[in-house]
Amino acid sequence: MYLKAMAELSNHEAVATARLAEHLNVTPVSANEMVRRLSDQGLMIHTPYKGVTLTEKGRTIASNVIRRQRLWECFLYDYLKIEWARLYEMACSLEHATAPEVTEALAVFLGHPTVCPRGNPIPEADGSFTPLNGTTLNAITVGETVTVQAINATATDVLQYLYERRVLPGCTLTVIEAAPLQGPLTLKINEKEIVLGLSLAKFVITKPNPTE
Amino acid sequence: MYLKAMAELSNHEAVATARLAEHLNVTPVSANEMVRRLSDQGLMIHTPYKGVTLTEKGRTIASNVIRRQRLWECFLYDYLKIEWARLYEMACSLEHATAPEVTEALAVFLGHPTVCPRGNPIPEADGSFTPLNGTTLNAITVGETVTVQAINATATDVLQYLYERRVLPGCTLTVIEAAPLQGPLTLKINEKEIVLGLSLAKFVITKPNPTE
DNA sequence: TGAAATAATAAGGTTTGCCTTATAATTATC
DNA sequence: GATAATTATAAGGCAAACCTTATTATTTCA
Repeated sequence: MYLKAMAELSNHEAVATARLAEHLNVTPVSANEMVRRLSDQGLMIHTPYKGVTLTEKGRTIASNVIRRQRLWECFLYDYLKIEWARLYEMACSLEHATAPEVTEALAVFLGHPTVCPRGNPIPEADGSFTPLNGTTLNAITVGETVTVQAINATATDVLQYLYERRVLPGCTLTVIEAAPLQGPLTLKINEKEIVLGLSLAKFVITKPNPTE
Repeated sequence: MYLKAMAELSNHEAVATARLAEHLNVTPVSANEMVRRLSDQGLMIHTPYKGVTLTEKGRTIASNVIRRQRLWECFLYDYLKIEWARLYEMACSLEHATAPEVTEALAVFLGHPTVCPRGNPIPEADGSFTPLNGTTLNAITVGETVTVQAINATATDVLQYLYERRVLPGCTLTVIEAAPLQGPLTLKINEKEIVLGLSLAKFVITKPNPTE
């Protein structure tokens, strides 16, 4: 229950409860109740009409949740060959059920990976965490060529959609065109052109192309 | 919720609801409610004052639950080096959270093991299942030497107790003495003598010693 | 600034899986 | 066969995490 909220918040700071509700697929009212409970437990701070922030304590727990989740993603992908788009959802269930001893043993077994198959960093056991500093694809100027660093989505259908178009961590792409009025982007990936809506492009974290 | 009940039932047939309650650490009243719900779903049949039996459907689900559980036990033991006594409890949580694809991928990864680290057989993907046919240690006559085939316990403290005394699958032991009035057994294991209460001895499944 | 949009809160409801207490039915045992 | 022990069932409660429907604050922006 906690963690999902955290996972979302961990992005940056001050998250609107409406965003939380959206992410968790619950009504705004439920999200508010939830936030109150978690605030009461000292895990987050809710400033009405402003948003929600994690406390130190909350942040630590959230980091651990994300660590567990992403370690499982690595295992499921590298060893069990689970399909990429479903890693998140499956790792998410396992995460709930993972004791600390298992988390650390898993980290050792996997050789302490630093990123998950979606390209997102894995927090350390002590909770420390270097967030991605890349630019989301929707903010790239037309003509630029970039490398995809991570996919920040969690919904299986979104992941599936991006997977089918081979918009994956490590790939290189060029923004060919950005349609006006917040219209979709046209990209070139692997010599093929694809069209991607802006709302999906927001999930794609890029970094400057090393060869450029 | 279902599965725990199943896991218990799967032993043989017709389980008293009181045994279920005990095993699940709930009150008999709660166990009864549970049994009603599961009967309504067609997973078990409750004959009042007689006990509970699984239906075909129930048995299939139960087999799958046990399969998942024991595959995880193998993984946790062989790859993550989790301590033996805690395998059951940890695998139990993971079990709840395991999708069918993960179960089968795990079986492949592990090389389709046939027994778990506690020596219990792992059901096949189709639900088929060869139960252990050994004799419980409490029924062994004094003087006999047998090999431990499996430990049928699930409680961590029981497993820990047996582990500390090295009563583990594969070990060979001799029953030195059985105290009268259902008193404890004296056993010889690895040249050392230990004393084991009858209620614990019931968890130890043995087979005739091959060298005898 | 005032209306519309967004956010918060209040009130009351549902489901699930447990609980306690009490009573009724059945089975076991002397 | 009567009493004791076990099982079952009935009735009512609790907590968690949702929900809907209102109502009230606050912001935002034309």
